[in-house]
Amino acid sequence: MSGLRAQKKADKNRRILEAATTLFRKVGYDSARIEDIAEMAGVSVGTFYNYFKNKGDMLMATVSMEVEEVLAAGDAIIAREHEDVATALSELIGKYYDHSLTYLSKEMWRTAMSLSIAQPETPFSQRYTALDHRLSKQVCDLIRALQNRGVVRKGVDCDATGELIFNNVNMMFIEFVKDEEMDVDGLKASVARQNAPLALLMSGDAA
Amino acid sequence: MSGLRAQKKADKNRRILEAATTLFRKVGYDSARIEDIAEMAGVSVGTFYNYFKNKGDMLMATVSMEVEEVLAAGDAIIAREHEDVATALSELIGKYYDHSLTYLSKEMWRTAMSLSIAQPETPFSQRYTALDHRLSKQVCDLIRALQNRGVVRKGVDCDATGELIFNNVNMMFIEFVKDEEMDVDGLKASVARQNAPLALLMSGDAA
DNA sequence: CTCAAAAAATGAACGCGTTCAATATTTTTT
DNA sequence: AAAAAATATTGAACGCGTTCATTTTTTGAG
Repeated sequence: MSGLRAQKKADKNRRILEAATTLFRKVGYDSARIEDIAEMAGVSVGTFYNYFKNKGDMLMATVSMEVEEVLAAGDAIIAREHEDVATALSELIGKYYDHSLTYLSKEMWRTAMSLSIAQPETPFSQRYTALDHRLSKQVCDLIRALQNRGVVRKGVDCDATGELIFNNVNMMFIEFVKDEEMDVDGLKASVARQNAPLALLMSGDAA
Repeated sequence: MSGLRAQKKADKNRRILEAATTLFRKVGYDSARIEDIAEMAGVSVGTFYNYFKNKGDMLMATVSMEVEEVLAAGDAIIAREHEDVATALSELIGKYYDHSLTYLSKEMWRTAMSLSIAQPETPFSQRYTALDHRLSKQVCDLIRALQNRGVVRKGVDCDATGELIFNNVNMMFIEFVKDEEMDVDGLKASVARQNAPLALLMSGDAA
């Protein structure tokens, strides 16, 4: 008979999460006040804090969902064959960028990144950083796969180049979310240009 | 006789700035309350806001000083001759990193970066971004200089590779300031490893 | 020197995220 | 079913950055 409590708990959790995401979408993260979220969910402010450690933690659920999905899509891309390095990179990176605004707005990304830098010791930041590392590793994996298939020259340090490329991808994404004018296509074009020389130089034989 | 007002103004400006940097160093940025800064400077809270737009703006003076100095040092490095690409990059990047904690603590850097991402439309963020771009351009300039001297292979897109390398430098610096354990030497070693393959591939002839 | 206008200083008040002691509800024990 | 223990809810209060109406100081004209 302890069902009642668990039932109510799950229900409130869902209602709060729903209210928060709705409000974040409608008025943006900063303007969505805890008081408003609590009211929309039909609970008090105090109760909100029983369910979530703080406002920022509400973002992590969303960020996490976003990145998990893109990681899965990335694995599928790595499994396929690729003509050349530049194309393979564009495909993987393009998937990252295309997917990025599915659940999160630029403002929400900015908030998440900002929090993760400002308070590195928090669980929020640590989870965010872990997701970043998995993405970085995925780029390394792609390059290693290309090397095994002879698309990338032997002797090239896959992890070193993978990290280099991913850090550029990530930094450019920061520029992207900082600039409301910039669109995904412009972002992809810039990164492709930045990758081009390295992609060419690390290609096996040809060129 | 309007000297008195200007005199007092300059004096207060200096006193507030001094108090702020002293407190930032002593207790950290977050724990340094405006009230404390004002009190230490011998003015009221309201007066603080007459002299500085907000707390974050106090950081920009420091960040700016930091980056201006490192840019000047960077120009001197570019002017010199270099054996090979990897060494030249290590020297410039090493200078960036070595200098980075002269005026700012890791916590202050985190705050500055965090602010610049969270509120891109503010003057603070825009000034920060402009400094970043000048650093990026300097790395491009180094590579172009190396190309003109025959150290870098002809045909390599200097701006593309420069941006790629700088964005990695910058992203790794974020990792560095997020991790209180990490030291400058470890940071330099990681970046050198990440740069190595590209540096080798873009080298003229030899290898 | 006087006084009105301009400039600067002030601190109480506000907004919002977060905390916590008091209260209410559910579960367990008897 | 009543009492005790465990758990959850609540909203007033707090901290701190920021604002703004009011007061004080400085200035230059008469």
